[in-house]
Amino acid sequence: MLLHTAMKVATWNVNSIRARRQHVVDWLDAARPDVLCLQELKVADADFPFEEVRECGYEAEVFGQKTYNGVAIVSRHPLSNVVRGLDGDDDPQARLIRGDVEGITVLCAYFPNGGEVGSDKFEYKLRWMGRLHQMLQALYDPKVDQVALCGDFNVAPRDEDIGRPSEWRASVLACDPVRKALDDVASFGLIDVFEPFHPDGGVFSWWDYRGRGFERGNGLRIDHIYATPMLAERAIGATIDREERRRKSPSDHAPVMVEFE
DNA sequence: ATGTCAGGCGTAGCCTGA
Repeated sequence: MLLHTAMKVATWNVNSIRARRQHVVDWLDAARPDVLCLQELKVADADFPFEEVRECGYEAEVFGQKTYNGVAIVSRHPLSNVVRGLDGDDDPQARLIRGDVEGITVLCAYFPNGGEVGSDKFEYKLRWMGRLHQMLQALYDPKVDQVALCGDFNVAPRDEDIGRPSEWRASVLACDPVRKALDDVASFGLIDVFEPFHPDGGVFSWWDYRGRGFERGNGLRIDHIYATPMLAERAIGATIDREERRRKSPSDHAPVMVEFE
């Protein structure tokens, strides 16, 4: 598979597409990504704003769920081989959708949050990440395939990805078992595409609504674009649009975007 | 422990999840 043209790939947890429909439309018009992965739609497929997205020049493939979860891939180019869910999965939670676009396999993932360390939700998070790793190994060859894993990973890989590490280091977003689980997923053959462009950190994608996290600089980088080596080598820039977090009624997450040449 | 959001239920305000 060959990548023929420059591509902007973005990911954004919108925390309800109903509440953020205009934000998404405005951002698509302004940022013009080739592909946008969305998480936490919180709507069934039928309630996704297909028409508004089409008017921006995009098509959408949706794996929705009422109230919780829900993911979509929005693209300016045709999507093919679209698959919903983890392979062999009877999990009712809509957390993964994948498809091929312009020679890249894009996986849009909403990793479980994990609740509290040690809880059932935490164990589910670790198991889910293990199943994702198994699926990647079963389906792709990182030496050959150009795969981009994009989404809300609910993991801050390094202390540099946390505004106030002492407040978060023991949490489900940054504790050792979760970082190890992310290392395991990446060991399939995926590279954090964003990190080399911002090696010193201090660049965040999520700020808790509680406690005025954004105003206090208490953010975390938990939304990511990881890629297989051949694709990662083509990256020429990576940004987080924190202005989106400043808007009226924002999502608690800002869009993350990588440009590939 | 929790100063904020969003959705569900159901039509006020509490509950869950993040």
